[in-house]
Amino acid sequence: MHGFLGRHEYQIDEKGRVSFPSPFRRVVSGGPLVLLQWQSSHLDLFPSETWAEIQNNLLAHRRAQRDGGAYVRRITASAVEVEPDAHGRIRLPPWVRERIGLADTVLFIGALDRIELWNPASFDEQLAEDVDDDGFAAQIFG
Amino acid sequence: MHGFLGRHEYQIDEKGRVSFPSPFRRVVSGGPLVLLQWQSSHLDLFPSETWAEIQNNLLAHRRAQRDGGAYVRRITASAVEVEPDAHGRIRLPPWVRERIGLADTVLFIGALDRIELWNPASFDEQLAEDVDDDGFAAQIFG
DNA sequence: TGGGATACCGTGGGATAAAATGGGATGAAT
DNA sequence: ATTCATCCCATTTTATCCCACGGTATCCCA
Repeated sequence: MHGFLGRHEYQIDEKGRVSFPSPFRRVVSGGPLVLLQWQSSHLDLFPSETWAEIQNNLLAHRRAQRDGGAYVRRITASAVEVEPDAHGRIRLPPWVRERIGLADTVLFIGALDRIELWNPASFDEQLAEDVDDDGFAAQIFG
Repeated sequence: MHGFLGRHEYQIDEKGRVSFPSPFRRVVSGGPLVLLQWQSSHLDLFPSETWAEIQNNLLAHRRAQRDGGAYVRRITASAVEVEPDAHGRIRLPPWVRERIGLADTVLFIGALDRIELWNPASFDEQLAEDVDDDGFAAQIFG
């Protein structure tokens, strides 16, 4: 399987429903996803396989750090499990829309092993910023 | 297998479809390809085997760099999976044509482990520029 | 070596299926 | 009783599939 790729913008309806991008639907095919926020700019949506790994990292962190529990509960408290319905739509809870300032559209960004949810305007601002990638590009793409 | 070689120019029809060069078709034989832009001059089309390696490089980069995610999402957001249909055609999304200023033709350039997509005019301009390869040529060709 | 037949390739267009979005009805929880 | 979520059905747009045609190169046979 190739990872999640591409940029997909969809409408949020009055009930808080939004189409889950059909290319992504084919990849996850049936399993529940975990939606949470760990970066202020956007939210992350993890498929089961990725989430299993991250959950292990969280558990390891709580064991290793003196007060690792504080960070873990900060993350998990705001996490929610979502699953596409029969028409391939998911429901975004109200707090999600508030956190990243969503109005009536949301932008899905495929990021290989996860899916990011952005406010379209915020994403474009972020794209406009220069990133110093020249050293890495050659290393990554050969 | 010999890598992708040669120069192939094709028409883009009203539906955004373009024939995938038949010599390349025989090489990839059935698998999906990943189309993305990481250089401003052109796009790259990677077969599964090459993409698997690049995807690993991207994941490693995200883990290693403090904000590696920014570069990764910049790349993956502009990526799309394509697959030749029964007649060996692929569909180029509108943003692809806008990015490199494609009108009604596109130029496929075989580049060993990947395929490059160019605006024919841009490619010829790029060929006209002098490149200082004298040191490497002898080293490469013996 | 020349000529004809055949398969493949590039291109176009219509039909069919899927996706995106909207709205109502049912049932559970507060 | 009222709110909220889930289920079900409907409609428009978009993408995918399928068939069709002309040109070109290849193959085969004389």
